Amino acid sequence: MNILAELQNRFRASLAGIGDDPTELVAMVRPSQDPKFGDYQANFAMPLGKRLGRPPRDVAAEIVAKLSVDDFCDPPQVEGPGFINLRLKTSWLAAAVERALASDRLGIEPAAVPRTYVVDYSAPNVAKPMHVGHIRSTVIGDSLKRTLRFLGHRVIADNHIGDWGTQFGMIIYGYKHFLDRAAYQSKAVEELGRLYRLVNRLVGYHEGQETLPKLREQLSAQRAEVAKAAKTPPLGDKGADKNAAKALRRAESISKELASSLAALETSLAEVDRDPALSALARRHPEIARAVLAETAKLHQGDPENLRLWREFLPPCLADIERIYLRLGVTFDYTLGESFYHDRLESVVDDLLRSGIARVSDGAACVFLAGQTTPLIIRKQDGAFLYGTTDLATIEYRVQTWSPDAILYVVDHRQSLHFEQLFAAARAWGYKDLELQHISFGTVLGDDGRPFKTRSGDTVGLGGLLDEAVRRAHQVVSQGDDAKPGGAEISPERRQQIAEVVGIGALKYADLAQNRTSDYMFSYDRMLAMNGNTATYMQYAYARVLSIFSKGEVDAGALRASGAGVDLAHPVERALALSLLQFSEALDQAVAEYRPNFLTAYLFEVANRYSSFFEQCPVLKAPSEASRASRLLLCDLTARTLRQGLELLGIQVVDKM
RNA sequence: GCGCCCGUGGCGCAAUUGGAUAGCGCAUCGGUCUUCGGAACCGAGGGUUGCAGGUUCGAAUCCUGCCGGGCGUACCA
Repeated sequence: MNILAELQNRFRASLAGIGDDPTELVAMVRPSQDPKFGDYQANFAMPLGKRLGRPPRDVAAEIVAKLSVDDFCDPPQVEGPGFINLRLKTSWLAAAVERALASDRLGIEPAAVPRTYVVDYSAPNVAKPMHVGHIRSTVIGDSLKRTLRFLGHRVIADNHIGDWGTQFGMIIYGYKHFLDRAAYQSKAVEELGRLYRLVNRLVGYHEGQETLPKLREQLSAQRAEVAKAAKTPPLGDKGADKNAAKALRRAESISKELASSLAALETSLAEVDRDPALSALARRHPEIARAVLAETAKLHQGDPENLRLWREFLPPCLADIERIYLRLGVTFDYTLGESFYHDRLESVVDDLLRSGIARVSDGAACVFLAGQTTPLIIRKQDGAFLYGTTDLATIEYRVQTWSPDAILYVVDHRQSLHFEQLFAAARAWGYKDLELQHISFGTVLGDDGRPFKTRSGDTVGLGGLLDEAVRRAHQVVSQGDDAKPGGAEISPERRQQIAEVVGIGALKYADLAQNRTSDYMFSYDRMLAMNGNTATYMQYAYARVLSIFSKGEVDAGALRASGAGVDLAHPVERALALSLLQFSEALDQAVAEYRPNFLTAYLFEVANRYSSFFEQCPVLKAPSEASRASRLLLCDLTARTLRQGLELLGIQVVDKM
């Protein structure tokens, strides 16, 4: 059951006739922050008293008098300005633990009104290897999928891969001009990746050549402005001088920015110039940017040769990505990429134009939206469609196919403007009852606070990232095992398996534990720390619980069936029990805001309270047979809660580590 | 220029969306080992929540203005 929800129901009844909107008031019932205020508290008496023009404590007393909770709470206390503090009866808590133990869902009821969700996450570009930027979308989306599904909702996990864009034009162009056939035959994906990078680089080189003089011009103009501003003597007027100083600072910072991007461009151009082979290629392919677009356009128009190549490239690329998912334990129900929607795009544009939602401006079909300075463009001047077009077609398809109540897009925050526009356009198009959510998240940063890159400045491949996490986890596991008092007890093969679980778990947990909206500073050392809020600590706590059962030769199932009861005599037993019973609340919270870090915070609390309990309450050597059984039952529920919670994060446990 | 997001002990992050004395982990210092896994537990120090106003019983949270940072900004995705 959900204790908080039950309390809110009781308060709702006692508020009848007093407030005008009990829902709003009832939302002010919540777990207490400090145990001395009880287990839960209601905070609505103060605003309500204000509204009614009565002393809040009187209002609180009146509501308490009408409140019926004596079946599971001690008498409520009114304290301070009008807080209503509630403390659960310990005997009731014990009985609730027994009920949770008997349930294969740990006492968590499925949602009363199941909804249908489409969760759109991961979405890599098929033509490029997955990199560090894909972690967050993949891991957060997968966790949301698991959690919503556990709560009884219908969830469609759809990987909207990029399999139809300019990247394929690049690969096709590369294939036609630069292919190393032997390499392609032995390692197709690697060779395609090389071709992509090569073509991308050549395109960038020529574009850079074009922008270089412009950039230089801009920089010198900006520097002149700075010099002029710096020379202007103060006027003596305080306000004017302040503004002048501000303008100077701004000009300087723009100038600095221009200088650094110019330097970066010059470096990358010089790299090509210094490499004779590369610069020869660049000279031989001056029109490469246009040619790449032409290859893409031919593909989209159904050119047999390009279509054949696309069909040839796709399977090995997908297989490569699939290997990563397999390792991460991430699955999808559908993988409907951009190409899937290709033949629907034209009718989307026609429909929007016909209904007047879109109009042609500067030759492009645009949806102009209230309060937006830029339109959502759905067809370019040259007739090509954009990802906004595909996204609209995708919404249409998803609604037709699954009639979802909500679509969640787990995509980084830089695309927030795009989604704002997309959602507004979709609503204008008629999708008004559909919940459209951009589940945005911040950038993965390195130790230096800059976007996470390798030392040489390349993006970090996801495969290599996983290898490194597992390698480090292996060290941690081996050291721990070697240091055991009775000597090492885990075989080399098993160590490797455990390292995989610990390494991948650490990687996922570190990401999920953070509020997704902020940037995330990546650190192997932090995420594999043995204590603190990490997967490793949680997995360790789990393994410790299990070791009690094996040491005591206790079978958890038999114990549950034995009819033994739970008794919460010690304060830490009670605290642990309360936490265990709040699993349902943590899940509701995580889902309400699509934020897995509420779940990690909850699991960390459980693990901490278990550790305190473990320290202070001997289990196998408990003072009595009844106490031993009761404590074992608490251990059992702790282990199952940790395992279930971690599973909803997509993290596995091991029984020894 | 405009728009969105952010600023919390030395570092990395929380804070149930306006609730009681702002929490946690690293790091620092000090305790607890003949006891179920010490990869643990208990405790201490460390804060004017970027700055200045305002709103009210109450503000890290809401409003205004500054300061500092990130991202985005018509035909890439």
